[in-house]
Amino acid sequence: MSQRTRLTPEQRREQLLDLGIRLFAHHSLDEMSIDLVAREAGISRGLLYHYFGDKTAFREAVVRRAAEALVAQTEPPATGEPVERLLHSMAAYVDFVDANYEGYVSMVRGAASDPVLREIYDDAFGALGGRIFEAAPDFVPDTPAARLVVRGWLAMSEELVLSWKKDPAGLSREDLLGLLAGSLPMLLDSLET
Amino acid sequence: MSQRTRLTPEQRREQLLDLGIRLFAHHSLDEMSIDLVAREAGISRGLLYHYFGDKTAFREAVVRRAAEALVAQTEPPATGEPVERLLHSMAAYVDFVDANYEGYVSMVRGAASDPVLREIYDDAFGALGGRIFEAAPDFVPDTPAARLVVRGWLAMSEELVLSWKKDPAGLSREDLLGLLAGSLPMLLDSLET
DNA sequence: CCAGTCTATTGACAGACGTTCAATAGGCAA
DNA sequence: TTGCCTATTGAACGTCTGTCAATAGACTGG
Repeated sequence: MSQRTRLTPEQRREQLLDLGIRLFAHHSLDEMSIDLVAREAGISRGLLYHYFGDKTAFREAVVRRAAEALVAQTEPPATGEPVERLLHSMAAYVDFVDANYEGYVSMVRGAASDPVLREIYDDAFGALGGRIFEAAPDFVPDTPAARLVVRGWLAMSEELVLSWKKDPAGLSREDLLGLLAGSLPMLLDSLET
Repeated sequence: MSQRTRLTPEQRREQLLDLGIRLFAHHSLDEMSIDLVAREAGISRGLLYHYFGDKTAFREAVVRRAAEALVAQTEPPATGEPVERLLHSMAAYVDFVDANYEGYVSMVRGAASDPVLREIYDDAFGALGGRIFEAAPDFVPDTPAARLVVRGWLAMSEELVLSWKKDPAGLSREDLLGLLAGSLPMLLDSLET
């Protein structure tokens, strides 16, 4: 049972992080105990501590990797109309959640409990929101109030996509995208009055 | 140290639930261990198990009580214009979060992790959303799509209020309320097109 | 082919927390 | 005061996190 396999630190780290991401699909963060991960990876508990320090650090590394994947995959195209680029980015977001539903839910749920995970999650969404201001500096004034509204809009978008995934409520993917992309300008407009 | 005080089951239950609510203000759900609650209440761990079965059941009881308080305090007035009543209810919500900020955050964060807590939280927000349809049956058609939008709007409202509480971003309480109450009709309108 | 060295990896151990249950003691009735 | 009912306790067990000295793969120079 204890057939030792010796890998380079890089390989081992990769293996464990990949495993963590995969376990996200079927286990919540709380269920992802050191015991489970070690057993699943075929290594001793001690090795996980050797590489990541403690349980929360391992979680952080896994969540950070998932968050980076989200940000990377929702990168809007470099050219095009602002509205068009926003629509593209939102479509990528919807597809990301659609493809990684269970894992995404685990990330969101887990991020809520731990402050450090929360920060990683916030940074990721901050990056998503920040693009809005970079992409359309003429239309969207970069004020604290606008930042606040974008934050709220992102929270709504997440809730809508997750709820839509569970029950589409008669809305097509395009309906949903139109709703998401259309609501942001409306919200920002209502701020000016 | 172990001066036993014998209470009636009702008194003891009340005491422990009240304590749980109070501990919410300074401890996350994870930090609220059986040990901590028992120590704080001046009782043995066993007694908590006697009354609530296990840790999750105690959490559920505390969160349920907090959720009930939220629903009760945001009850809209029975009479008045629909928009007026919505505004009243939202004002009560903002004030509730404002007054119980730490506890509210603990509830939201905790609800994310545990499925049962999630359900309690969802039911509470379902009740909040349900009022929208009861209050204005003429304006708001009760369709699955509209329910979905209200859900998203509630998520945005929560995020906006919590973020606003941390940093008002130059918005007054009235600005915020206007933004919240104004955005719902806009969102529902954009659904019809 | 063979030491010798480096370090990836392990297993045993301590502490914290959740949970169970038989024993204990507070208060009411007779 | 006596005796019963039951609210309450504390010890005991299992699981999980975290620590650390001991172990064993794999590469090096001879």
